[in-house]
Amino acid sequence: MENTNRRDTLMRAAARLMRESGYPGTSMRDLATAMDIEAASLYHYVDGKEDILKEICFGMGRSYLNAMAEVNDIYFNAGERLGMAVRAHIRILTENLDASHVFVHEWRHLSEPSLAAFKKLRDDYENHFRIILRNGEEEGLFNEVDNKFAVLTILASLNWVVEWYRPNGDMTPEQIADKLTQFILSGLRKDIQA
Amino acid sequence: MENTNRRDTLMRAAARLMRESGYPGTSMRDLATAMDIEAASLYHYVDGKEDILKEICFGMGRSYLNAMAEVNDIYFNAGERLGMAVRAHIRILTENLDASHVFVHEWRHLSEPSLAAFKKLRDDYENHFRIILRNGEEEGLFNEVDNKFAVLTILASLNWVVEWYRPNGDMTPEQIADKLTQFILSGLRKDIQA
DNA sequence: TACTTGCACTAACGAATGTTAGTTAAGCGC
DNA sequence: GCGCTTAACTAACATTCGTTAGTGCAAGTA
Repeated sequence: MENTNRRDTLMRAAARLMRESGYPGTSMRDLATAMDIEAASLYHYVDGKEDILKEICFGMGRSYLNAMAEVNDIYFNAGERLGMAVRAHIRILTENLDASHVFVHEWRHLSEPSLAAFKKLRDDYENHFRIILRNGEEEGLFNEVDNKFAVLTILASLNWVVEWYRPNGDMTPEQIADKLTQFILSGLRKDIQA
Repeated sequence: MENTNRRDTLMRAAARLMRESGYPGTSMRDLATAMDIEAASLYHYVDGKEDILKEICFGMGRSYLNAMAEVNDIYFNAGERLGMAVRAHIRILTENLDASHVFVHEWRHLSEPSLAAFKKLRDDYENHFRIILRNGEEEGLFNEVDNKFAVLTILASLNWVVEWYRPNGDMTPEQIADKLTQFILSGLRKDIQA
């Protein structure tokens, strides 16, 4: 663990800085200072500034999509699949908090054609959630809702976790995932019959 | 409406640019170009770049808080108050989409002491939602939930609307507010008895 | 020993940044 | 017509930006 790849350290430092100050607000010299080297030396590891952004955004995108593929492999009913997708999302997000923040907020600074490719990747991911909701309707588990709207709202509550989660806070990622699942499935209103 | 204040036009242009490129990614020359004047001429209207950010963030903050005060003036039960708060939030957000985006995402580029003041303002606003939820529990309308967590999740779904709402899209602000309220109160799970 | 590779350096490039100083021209009340 | 205000201008400032070119040195390999 001590012999971590220096390039990885660079990427993690970049993610942290870009999370704090945004992509345009993070200079190569800031990153160099964090790595304790000169700005020019960064180019030994990366092609340029946007190269870093691309790697973070697409790397995280792949992580989220891979996790979703695993969820789909295990064939449960839609309610369980939704819960598993939420749990996987929150796990990846909390394990890569800085990079996820960049993934959620800084991708818009990508230039074409990366920008279009990234949007497609995001759409793919959202689509998996839509499919789960549709399956849930077909199975009679979920209300018939506007799927597009519902997915946006679900992902909103998931992604917003990057704004407030702190590793040493009073909720574990698992607890967060459970509460979110409960919130998404049941809402606030009291079940009178219960 | 034709004789709009030139300073207001500047603020709207700034909000639009900062929404598109972020605060650090928006230069005074970009803004000047949008206004069709020279960069130096901007200083006739504002003290500096951060002055613009402050005005947008605190201006929107006041709008949201004022609306909440009106909601609290009219004394209904917690369920109705929550619905009204959601409706007011979505109305302000969709009427000031660019500025709301800046309010939600770019405030972190404020420097002290404005930054601390802004956080306090945000906390105040969130607190109003917490109070509504607590009232709802006391009235036996809502489940007993982790209020802090619930408010974060509710505001997540409200604020995320800045990411996807388009004025000419297929949902009106009122429809969005209604669906969000329904989602927050009832969730996805089918009520078997209904 | 000689050659190569990895990882850092110094120096500098042209462009862009936020901002200031001073100026100009038009419009308006007296 | 005179003085003041408004709204723009030109020119420039010091600094920072992303990036490139070329160099040095230590470790590993032939």
